[in-house]
Amino acid sequence: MWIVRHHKLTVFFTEENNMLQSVRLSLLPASLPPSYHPFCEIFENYLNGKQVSWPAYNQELLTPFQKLVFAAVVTIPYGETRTYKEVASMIGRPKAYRAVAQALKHNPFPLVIPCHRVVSSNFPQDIGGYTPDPEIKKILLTLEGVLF
DNA sequence: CGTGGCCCCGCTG
DNA sequence: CAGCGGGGCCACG
Repeated sequence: MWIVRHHKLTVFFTEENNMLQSVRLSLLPASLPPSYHPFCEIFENYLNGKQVSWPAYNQELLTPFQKLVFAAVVTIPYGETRTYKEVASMIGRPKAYRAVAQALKHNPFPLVIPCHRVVSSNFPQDIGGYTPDPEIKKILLTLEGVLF
């Protein structure tokens, strides 16, 4: 388990075979000291407001539907948002927006798969859901320069 | 504003 | 196989 600290967020990730295995975000500071791994610098750069190229991530545990959804979500440009409905249309299933939300809820690679860029149809009044905390979603969108 | 169909996936019995 | 619960959406009042 590797840890990257930011002034507002802490990122935890695991790596194996030069691939991300999991990513987790927390609003709370880590109780463990920061650690060093080549991927840490990528997360640090992102948290400092830079656009980065993410490492590969392990897709083995993803369902076919999740793979479809995530493949669409990774194409959303930095600093832009799409609605759940728009993502559903991107994968050719315009009525599956609720299922899209379910898939994103279980995103094992937040930041890398930028589910924070997927928002409610009446954004910015309603930002849409996010785990573990919608506040993290706001922090990430602000970091990317999205205006509310 | 709130409410109720509607739709689709994945989990559960 | 049926039922149900979501990080939603839209029409309606």
